[in-house]
Amino acid sequence: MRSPVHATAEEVFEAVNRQDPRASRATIYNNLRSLVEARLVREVVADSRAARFEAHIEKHHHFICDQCGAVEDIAWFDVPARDRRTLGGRTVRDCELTLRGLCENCARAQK
Amino acid sequence: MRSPVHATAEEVFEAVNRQDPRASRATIYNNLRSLVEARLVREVVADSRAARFEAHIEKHHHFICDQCGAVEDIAWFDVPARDRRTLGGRTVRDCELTLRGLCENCARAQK
DNA sequence: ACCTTAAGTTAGACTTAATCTAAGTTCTGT
DNA sequence: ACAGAACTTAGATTAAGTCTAACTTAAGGT
Repeated sequence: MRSPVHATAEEVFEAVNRQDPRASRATIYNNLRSLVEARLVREVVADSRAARFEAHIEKHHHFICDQCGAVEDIAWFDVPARDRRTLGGRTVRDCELTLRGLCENCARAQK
Repeated sequence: MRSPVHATAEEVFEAVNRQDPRASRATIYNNLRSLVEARLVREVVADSRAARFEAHIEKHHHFICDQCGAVEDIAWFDVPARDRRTLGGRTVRDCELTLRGLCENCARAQK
């Protein structure tokens, strides 16, 4: 549950089938959805191509590398509640910070 | 530039073709990419199915409705720089807050 | 003006992520 | 052991985005 893995559905599919090559994509997607509903897994919206999932459900933020797409966890820190006032009739369930830029590897390679 | 529109590429394609029905998808995608590179348009990663684009480049945050998928702008407020210390060798380009929950309409409908 | 090259655009094929479907399998309660 | 519910499967389908090769337009040089 603390693992910093952010796997795509396809990666989960491959990992499951490596052990028992009979799982269908539908099962992977169904179970990922159930796990998300049960709050045992969170969906991370990191890019607009593929969904990513993490079992790490403790509160934290994310850093996403522009170049290699890596998703990294950033230790949780509270974001001020100031915005709550400007939210009108909305019901806020989650408030997450997403940092974007270059990860350590890509930043180094750029120099 | 201040319009709160968050259009998918497909919506841009349709809007362009409504006026002159000869534009190809490739052109829409090429030009959206150029506009993003030129910082005249920003890509909003709101869900993991389709990319959304906005011409509103002034700093602001986003609220995304879990139910209807609507993307709404939230007035900018600074997020504390505290995290900067925990970022190791990363280069941070952007730091955006994403609020999720129910928009005014969906929250009302739920009651 | 005319030619050449570069840049941009087109239609449609292709790729990839995700969902849907209909048939088959497993589980549960009696 | 049986009926019905719940789950899973393979593969078709859909949707977003990318790629390609031919075509069009723009720009520069002579």
